[in-house]
Amino acid sequence: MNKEAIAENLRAHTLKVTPQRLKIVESLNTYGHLNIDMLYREVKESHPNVSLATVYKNLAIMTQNGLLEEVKISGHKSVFEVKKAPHIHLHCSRCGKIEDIEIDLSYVKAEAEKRSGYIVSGSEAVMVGVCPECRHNR
Amino acid sequence: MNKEAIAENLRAHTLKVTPQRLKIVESLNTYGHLNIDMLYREVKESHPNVSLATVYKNLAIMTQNGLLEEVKISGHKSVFEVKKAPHIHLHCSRCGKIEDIEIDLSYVKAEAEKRSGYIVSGSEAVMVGVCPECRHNR
DNA sequence: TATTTAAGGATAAAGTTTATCGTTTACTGG
DNA sequence: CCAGTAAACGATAAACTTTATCCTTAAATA
Ligand SMILES: [Mn+2]
Ligand SMILES: [Mn+2]
Ligand SMILES: [Zn+2]
Ligand SMILES: [Zn+2]
Repeated sequence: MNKEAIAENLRAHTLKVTPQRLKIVESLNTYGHLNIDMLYREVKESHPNVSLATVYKNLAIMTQNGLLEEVKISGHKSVFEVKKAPHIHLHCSRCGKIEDIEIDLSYVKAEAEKRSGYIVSGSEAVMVGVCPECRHNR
Repeated sequence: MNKEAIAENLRAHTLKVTPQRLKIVESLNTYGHLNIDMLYREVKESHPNVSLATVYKNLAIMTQNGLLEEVKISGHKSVFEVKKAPHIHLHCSRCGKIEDIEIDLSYVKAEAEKRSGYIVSGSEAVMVGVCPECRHNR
C-alpha cells in the first residue's frame, strides 16, 4: 500500500495527513502488529525529533476513528494494527510473533447470543501456541 | 465456596494462607471478575491498612501459580478471576458487566492449527455486545 | 513454642500515559 | 498561490500505574 492510499485512508477518517501519521500507518502495513515503543522507534527513524506524545495521541485518535485497532495480548503491551476484515490472532509464546487468521466465529457468536440473551456486535479472539519456526528450531 | 476451601486452594498452589489472600479470592468468588482497584477496595473493607502493593504482589503471584487468571478487556483495566474450566467472556459495552459462557472452541483451535502450522495450547475470546438488562432499559 | 521464611506495610523509584501550552503545519477558500 | 484557521506537533510537566526496597509481622513447621 502506497503513501497516497494511506493519505486517502486518513482523509476518509477526517484526519489530517501528517508525515508522522503516514509513517505510523506505513509501519503497521509493513509489520502488521506493533506496540507503542516499536512505533515510536519507527517514526523516529524518519522523524528523529518526533515526540512520544505525538505517537500516543495519534494511536488514540486513529483507534477512536476506526482506522486502527488495538489488540490486547496477555502478558504484553497492546499492539496496534490497521483495521481490516474481522479476523482472529495467533500468538507464538516462544518468539512473540502475532499472526492473523480468518476463521469464522459466527457459530460462536450465534451460540453466545442464544444462550445469554446478549446481542453481540464484535469479538476478539487470540489463540496462543508455538509457531512452526519455533517448533522446528528445538 | 467457604474459607477453608479457599485456604485449601491456596495451599495447593504452595501459597501461604493470609487474610488478605483469602479476601481477594473470596471477593472474586462473589463478584466473578474484578480489577485491581475493586480488589483493593474490597480488601480494605476488612483490612483497612492493607497496602496496594500487597494486592499487586498477590495478583501477580497467584496468577503465576495458576490460581487466578487475568482477562484483558478492550478499553478497560485487566480483570482477574479464579481459574476455572475454559470459557469465553461476554462483555456488555453498556454496563461493563463481564459474564462467563462455556462455548467449545475446539473447532476454531483445530482450524487454526491446520491452517497455520501452530500448535495451540490456549485461547482467549471476548464477545462484546449488549446484555439483556441494558437492552430492555432503553 | 521457637525457628525459619514468606508475606505484609510503607514508601521510594521506575515506568507509563495524559494534559498543557506555545509553535508549527496542513488544509480551506479566495 | 496566499492568508487565515484549526488541527497537530514538540517539549515537558503532571498524573497515574506498577514495581522495588526494606524493615516488620505473621504463617508454617516440627
Ligand atoms: Mn490482526
Ligand atoms: Mn471468566
Ligand atoms: Zn515462534
Ligand atoms: Zn449491560
